[in-house]
Amino acid sequence: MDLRKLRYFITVAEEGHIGRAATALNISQPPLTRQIHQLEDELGVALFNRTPKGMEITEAGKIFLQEAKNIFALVEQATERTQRAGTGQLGRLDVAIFGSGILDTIPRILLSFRRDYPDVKVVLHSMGKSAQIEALRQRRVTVAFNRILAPLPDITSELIRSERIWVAVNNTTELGHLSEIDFTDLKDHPMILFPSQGSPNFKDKILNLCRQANFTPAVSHEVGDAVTGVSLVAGGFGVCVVPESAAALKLAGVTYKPLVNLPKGAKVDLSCIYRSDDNSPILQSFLEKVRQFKQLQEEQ
Amino acid sequence: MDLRKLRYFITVAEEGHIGRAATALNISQPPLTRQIHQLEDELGVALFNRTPKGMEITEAGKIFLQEAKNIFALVEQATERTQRAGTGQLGRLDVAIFGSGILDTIPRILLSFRRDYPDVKVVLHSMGKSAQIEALRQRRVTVAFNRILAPLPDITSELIRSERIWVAVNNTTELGHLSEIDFTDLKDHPMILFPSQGSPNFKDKILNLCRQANFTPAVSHEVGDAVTGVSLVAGGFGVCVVPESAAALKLAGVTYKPLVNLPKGAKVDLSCIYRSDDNSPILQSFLEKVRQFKQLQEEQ
DNA sequence: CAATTTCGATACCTATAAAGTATTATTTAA
DNA sequence: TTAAATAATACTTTATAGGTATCGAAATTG
Repeated sequence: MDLRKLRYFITVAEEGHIGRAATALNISQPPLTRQIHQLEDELGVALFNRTPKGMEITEAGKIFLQEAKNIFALVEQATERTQRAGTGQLGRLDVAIFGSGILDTIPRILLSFRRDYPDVKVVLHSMGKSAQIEALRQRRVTVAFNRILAPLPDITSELIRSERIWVAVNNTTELGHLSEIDFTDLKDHPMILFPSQGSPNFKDKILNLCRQANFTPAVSHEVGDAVTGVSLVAGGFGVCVVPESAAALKLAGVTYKPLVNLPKGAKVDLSCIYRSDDNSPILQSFLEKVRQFKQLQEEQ
Repeated sequence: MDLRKLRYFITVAEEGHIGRAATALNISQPPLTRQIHQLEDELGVALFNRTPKGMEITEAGKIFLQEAKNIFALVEQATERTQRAGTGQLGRLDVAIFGSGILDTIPRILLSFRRDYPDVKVVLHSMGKSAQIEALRQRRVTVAFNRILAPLPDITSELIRSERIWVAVNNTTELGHLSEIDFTDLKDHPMILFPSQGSPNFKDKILNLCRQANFTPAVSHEVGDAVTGVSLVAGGFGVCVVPESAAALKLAGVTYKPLVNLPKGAKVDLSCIYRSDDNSPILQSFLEKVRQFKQLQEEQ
């Protein structure tokens, strides 16, 4: 079987005439006769009845004509889809997520990506930082989002946004009435830190800032993620230092306040990471969207 | 594009290695390298990344792999379906029907055909005798059923069954109590004849039999078909001479009686007709079933 | 760190098969 | 009976797939 034979067959079937079909195909008549015979031999079925008027298609030929057209449609589709996949418009993107980024930034990036690349299937995987690295290396995911990163040779990291640090406080405490809070005042309040796992992490960053501000926080709890931390604030277990974007998480009894008197340059980064040697078109398309998003953030 | 290239591509993708793929395909490595390059050029997309370990498929390659496998599945299906169509197991059979045959014989033949050839789509068309001939010639139908036929050069007729002639009578008349009826006795009863159209037809046949039996029937109505004729019998409008198989049509107040004293050899044939030059496999399969049915009838 | 191995790519030649030219056999229409 | 039109066949040319030998680059190994 051969696509050439199929194409020839379709033309002969539609012309009902070897000679006219040969003209339409820009070849001479004898090779066309031969190709059709070969096709019939291969299938073991007569596709045409030869008459002095031309080629009259048989019942089996009618069936094969349908099928042949289907095959060509599929070949066309294969070409087209592959080309779209080659420019990152079609395929699948596995994204690893973790931390408070999912509260605000990541959904906005994903939304903008899906609007421009609707045929890319985006699959989200929640996992910790070290699991992200492993998943990237094993190619189970293509891109991951995280906050505090140690540099690695085979993984490239790209900064998405650098956020100010806020604090979540319970409305019923004295802090609930202030419009902004002095960082050093936090030393008098039980503090909830997160995440407990992975290093270096956001918890370590906060502890470092406290050290720089010359106080030791009264750590009441260490929890796995921002959502749990803020929930504890709602329950009155203390204050919780969070990235600004975590303020998107609304809980009854909790308000978020800006911090002042932080050691200068105290910001928390959200980055996306990917394999340095990965130049797959979907990743490139995605990174382009990420950079667009970053640009937009900086303009504000 | 070429099915050979697709086959080669699938093997390389699955082996992840040009050399091993070449071995698996029973060709040497260089032509395989070339074919893959040609495929990539044709698509304008890189399907593999070349590494010192072998061929690593790209995202676009993954899409193309799926599509290529689909194409092969379809090619296989095309072959298989065409071969089945070549032996009359797949396709479409357009059947023209008319007359009382549809009451008993034709449904039984169609049922037996559909049991053995479930993938042949049988389409029924009701039409008169001359329309059947035209439809056969124009190839709108492949086979037709009818009763009384003038021989035609391009149409072959095959006898299916030769039936005795019965008469439908109303139970409330004096004839309703007899177990059999003398043909000549019918001269005293209003007679309903059918069909009114087409010649020669069943009506002409009955009139001829009357002439042979030396009487002229009192024709009360001429109707289009057996169903209408027997309905009139139920309404008390007279008697109606019918082929034996019409007795399958049960109507309240009507019973069917055998006729005696008919001119000898007075039978009515049901035949199927088809184009003499049609040797399509589905028709052959169908005729085979028809002959099987005839055999069965004769054995009884 | 050099030697060796293991990849895919390239250059060049051979063999296969597709396409072209000329002609034939057959059937229908004039 | 001839003429025209059809698909089929015989033979030649051309295109292309396949084979052998070799190369260049990268990774592994002693």
